[in-house]
Amino acid sequence: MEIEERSTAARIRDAAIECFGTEGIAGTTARKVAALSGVSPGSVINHFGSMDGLRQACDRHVLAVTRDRKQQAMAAGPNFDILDAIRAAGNPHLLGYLAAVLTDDAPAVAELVDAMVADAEIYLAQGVDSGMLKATADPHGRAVILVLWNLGLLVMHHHLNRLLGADLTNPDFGTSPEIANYLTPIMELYGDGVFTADFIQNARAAMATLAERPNLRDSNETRGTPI
Amino acid sequence: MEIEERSTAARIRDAAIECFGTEGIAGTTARKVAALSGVSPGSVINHFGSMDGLRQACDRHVLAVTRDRKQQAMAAGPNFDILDAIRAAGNPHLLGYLAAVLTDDAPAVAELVDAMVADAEIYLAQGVDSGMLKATADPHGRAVILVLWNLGLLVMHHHLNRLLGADLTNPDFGTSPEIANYLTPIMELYGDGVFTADFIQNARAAMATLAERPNLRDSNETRGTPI
DNA sequence: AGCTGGGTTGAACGTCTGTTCAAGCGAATG
DNA sequence: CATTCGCTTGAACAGACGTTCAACCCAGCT
Repeated sequence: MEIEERSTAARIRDAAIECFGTEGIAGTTARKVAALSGVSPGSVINHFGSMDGLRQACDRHVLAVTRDRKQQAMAAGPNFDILDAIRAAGNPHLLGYLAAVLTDDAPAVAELVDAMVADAEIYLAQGVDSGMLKATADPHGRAVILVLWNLGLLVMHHHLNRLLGADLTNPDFGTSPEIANYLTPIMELYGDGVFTADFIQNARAAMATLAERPNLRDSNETRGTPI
Repeated sequence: MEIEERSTAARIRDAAIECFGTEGIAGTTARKVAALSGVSPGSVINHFGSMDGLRQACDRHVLAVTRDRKQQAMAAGPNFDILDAIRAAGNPHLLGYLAAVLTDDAPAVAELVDAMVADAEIYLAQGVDSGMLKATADPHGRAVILVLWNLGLLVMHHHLNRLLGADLTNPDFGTSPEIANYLTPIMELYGDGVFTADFIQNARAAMATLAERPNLRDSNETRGTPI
């Protein structure tokens, strides 16, 4: 289903994206979306069949917009901000919507995340080639972790904002002064890591031991995931 | 309000934690909790006043359990797994509940996250002292990012499981073989970072320039947050 | 044995939900 | 001007929800 921009359906869809983002998925009702887009509740259902259909249309739209912007960004050279394409799309509510839907496992959301990871793998490989990034033993695993770390921060923007005073859902975040609170520790972690070389060596030895002698798994030295 | 363990109220509360985790916050109804705990819907409300009261009781319980376990873990020495205390509490549904509530900004959840960050700051400082961790210019910022990165992965465990085959909500995750898929890239990132020394130097120079000449903020070399 | 009182129940109430549908509207067409 | 047709409406529906409350049960006290 293709939605003509500037049509009533597009207005309803955009209002739904805003509503899903601000009121949450469950807090969004047909009547709220209707009021926000200036139509009747019946019209909302008439255009999208059901509230679930509306939700899926929103997912598809975010996916399409992201793909669209991503192509432009790709042509302009590697970009390391996975959210930049969405931020650049113009609609200030897309990030809020994404933060709201990223937690449940709707198919279109999974597709979007998978696409982000696939793109990140490409960008990261390019970064390695150009000497910007270190090489890795597990390019896929690294891409997954890096993408999910960043999407995770977006999902918990409430906590990030409270603790660091940085609001990722703010459309002007990229040019706000608060970005330093967020960027400084991240750049440090991305640049140097946290663990010292000594500790890493010990931990790798412990993991090798664990691999060949699994019965040691409950020993104190290997318990727990780091941090 | 203190809930005596093994009481009916405790059974209802535990059923609610399970239900909130599996069905989501909005998908949890008084009747479902009643059925799961083997009481009547009226009794659920009678014990907790309202569904919101039940939700708050769950939050308080998770906070109390975490604090309890954390003290024991603290006495046993520094522990770098922020979820370990919860995992060790025995209730296999606590992590699922946490993953469900971490996105909305309920006061008790904020308190729990703040406590985790405060603990992390202590552990990280101890790690620096013992030579396990590198020093940082911003201990608070680093603690926030590290905690939120990990909680973010928990929140998006669906995606992590699909992409890496590692389920953080599995109580036996710490001893499962799939933990390597998750631990390998994370250990690499924590150990070495991603950026090369060259790139970091350039980026720091760019940030310094940006600090003293803010009108350059939209220049291409400084656009976007990394990754 | 008789009484008391907290715990428990299940039916009932009002509200809000998604969804349906007959009626109405206005622009385009003949 | 008359007709048609697609979009829009708002009233109406059934279902699910949180919550209330009179009745009931039963352990523990007098």
